[in-house]
Amino acid sequence: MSNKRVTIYDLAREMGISVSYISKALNGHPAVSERVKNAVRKLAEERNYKHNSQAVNLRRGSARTIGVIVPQIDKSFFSEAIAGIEEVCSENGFSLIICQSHDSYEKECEAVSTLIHQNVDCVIISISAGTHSPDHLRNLQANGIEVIQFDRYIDELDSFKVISNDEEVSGDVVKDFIRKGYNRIAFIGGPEHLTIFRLRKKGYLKTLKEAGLPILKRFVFDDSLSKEQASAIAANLLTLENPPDAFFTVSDEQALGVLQAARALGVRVPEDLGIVGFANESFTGIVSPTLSSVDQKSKEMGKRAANLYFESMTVKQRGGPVSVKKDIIKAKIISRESSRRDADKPGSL
Amino acid sequence: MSNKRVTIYDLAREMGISVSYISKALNGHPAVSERVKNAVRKLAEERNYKHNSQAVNLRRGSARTIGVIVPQIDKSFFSEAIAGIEEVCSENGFSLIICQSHDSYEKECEAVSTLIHQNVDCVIISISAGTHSPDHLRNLQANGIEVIQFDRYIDELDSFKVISNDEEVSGDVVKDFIRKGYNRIAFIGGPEHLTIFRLRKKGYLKTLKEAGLPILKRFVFDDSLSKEQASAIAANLLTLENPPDAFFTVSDEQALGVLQAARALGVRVPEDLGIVGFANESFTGIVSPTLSSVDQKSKEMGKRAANLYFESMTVKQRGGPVSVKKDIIKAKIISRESSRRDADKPGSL
DNA sequence: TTGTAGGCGTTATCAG
DNA sequence: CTGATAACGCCTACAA
Repeated sequence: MSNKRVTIYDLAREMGISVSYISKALNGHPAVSERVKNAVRKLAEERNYKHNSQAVNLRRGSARTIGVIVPQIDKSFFSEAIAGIEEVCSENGFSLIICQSHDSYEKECEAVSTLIHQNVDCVIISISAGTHSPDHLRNLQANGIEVIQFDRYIDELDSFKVISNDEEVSGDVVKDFIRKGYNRIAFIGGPEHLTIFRLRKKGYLKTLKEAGLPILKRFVFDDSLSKEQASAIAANLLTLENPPDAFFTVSDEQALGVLQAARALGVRVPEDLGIVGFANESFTGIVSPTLSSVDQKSKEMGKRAANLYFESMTVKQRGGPVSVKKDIIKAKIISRESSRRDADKPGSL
Repeated sequence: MSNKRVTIYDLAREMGISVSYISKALNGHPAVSERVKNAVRKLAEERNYKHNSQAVNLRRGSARTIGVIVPQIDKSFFSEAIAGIEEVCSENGFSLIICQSHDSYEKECEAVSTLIHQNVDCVIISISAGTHSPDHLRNLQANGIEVIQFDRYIDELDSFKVISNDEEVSGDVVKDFIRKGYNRIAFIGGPEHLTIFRLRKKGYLKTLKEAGLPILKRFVFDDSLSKEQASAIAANLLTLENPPDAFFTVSDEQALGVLQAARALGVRVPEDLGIVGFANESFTGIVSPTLSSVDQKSKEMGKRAANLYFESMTVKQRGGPVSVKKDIIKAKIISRESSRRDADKPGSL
């Protein structure tokens, strides 16, 4: 039953040649004749030989593996990013270890530990909402592991970063609202210690100011990432005497929360209330009304992040200097029903 | 910069004691005095020592790891199941390697190969739609790796199985439809080579028959798992002279496809058309109308699957016989708006 | 209580 | 072409 694993020793014994020769044959070493190679491969196949990655990696000193840490894998933004990373990795013969932080700092640290133990060569991470300090990431770097941040990042950490033009596109959202006649625009943000949420808020505030619209403090909320929080905030604001006529949220979950609150109160979307979220999650296209959102090109972000690693490897091997930098991927507003007021044409901006 | 990894040799050299003693201290071996243990641990912490899992696993002959293969991680059914597996694994000090088959047989085989190479102790799998034969899974078993199937399984493979009472609950769905006055019930199924889809269809057919309702061949479709296929089928049937008044689908994606087709044709749901899907995906609760679905208790399925492994390990260690068996978890209809016709009370069945 | 030696499976190096 | 040997980092008999 529980057959012992077949090793190259077994093959060597059976063929009456040495282990090292078997190894070379299996790896296509040029110093081995085709005849022997074929014979060895045939036997390996027959005996169902599988190399032991543990041993290979130990020997090589690298696992040829990239670790990925994201808050949740069941959000399409992240699963698409992972798909992008996976694609580039497999092209380069690397594997992936996927970890979830569930937006908890402790879980994120655990994941970091696991990945160090697993001897990964690189960690691609989107920071959890509960993470305030980058020390655990410095720990990775101290172990010679390349760190690449995407989307949610900590600016002060010296690492590659793949991000959206958050401030700019947030401004675009506000401008789009204004153009459509919305002018009492509320904002529901995320934790301020993460740069992207600061930038999205900055873009919102700046654009309101430039447009000469008043900034109402009671319309601006931070650190309310959950659907429930957003829903509560919306329910609250919508029952004010002078309620907002639009919500810009930094995530689609929040946008959904706002939509549900509006529904519950009988507020019509988009006629009485415009809503735009962030990330272009797959559910935004199937709720009714469909939700407008900022598409961050998640898959491309993932691909870019992984490529950054392989490119920097090549440069390093050549001894060239690696300039740490931010890679900005332009996001784009996907205009759907929830912000389609007035003469706005169907389709995107 | 790229500091070499710290090993127990480094610690040993620095403290002037032997490697094996360091190892014992780090692992809390009883033969080491508390004083030494503390000193070693302190230094390990200071020097940022991290054990190398590759080496440990190679030595131990097991990676203490479970591999998981599912079609897609961004479906809540699977991500919840994974959450359940993760929970049980971490309780037992095991790690997880997650692979996606994207419903392709080739990708599934690749994943199997990777997991063998990684020396996993067990593979928990939900079979891809493209998989017709269990030979690759036999390969796992031949390498001494326990195989546990859940949800989508191949019956002929001798392994643990954690599954729903598919036939029974499918019958319940049909009965529920009938009770509410729907009696021209169409069925959109999956590939017949996967047992669960056969069983769901069987439950549907059997119950129709028992209820004395005619079985209309043009209302029954196999192997149409995608949203698009389901949508096309629904659009087709709904424009017949005598269209169906209900759809039972074996997935929620299909149910969504039907809903969208109905919307496009102006068919009212649930008044003119009832819809019930399968898996209780998270989006079923946020579309309008909300979609009724069969809740398979995905997280519990995951936990049960993982527990099965650890329990069988314990039994095997005691030398006891392991009786291979199916573990059935009762699914439950979650009745939402899409099937709420007549005097049906809100809430579940 | 402490240390020595061997081996987990693989591959690179060097010698025939 | 072919093979012996050391080493990757760690742990465990066994010895002292």
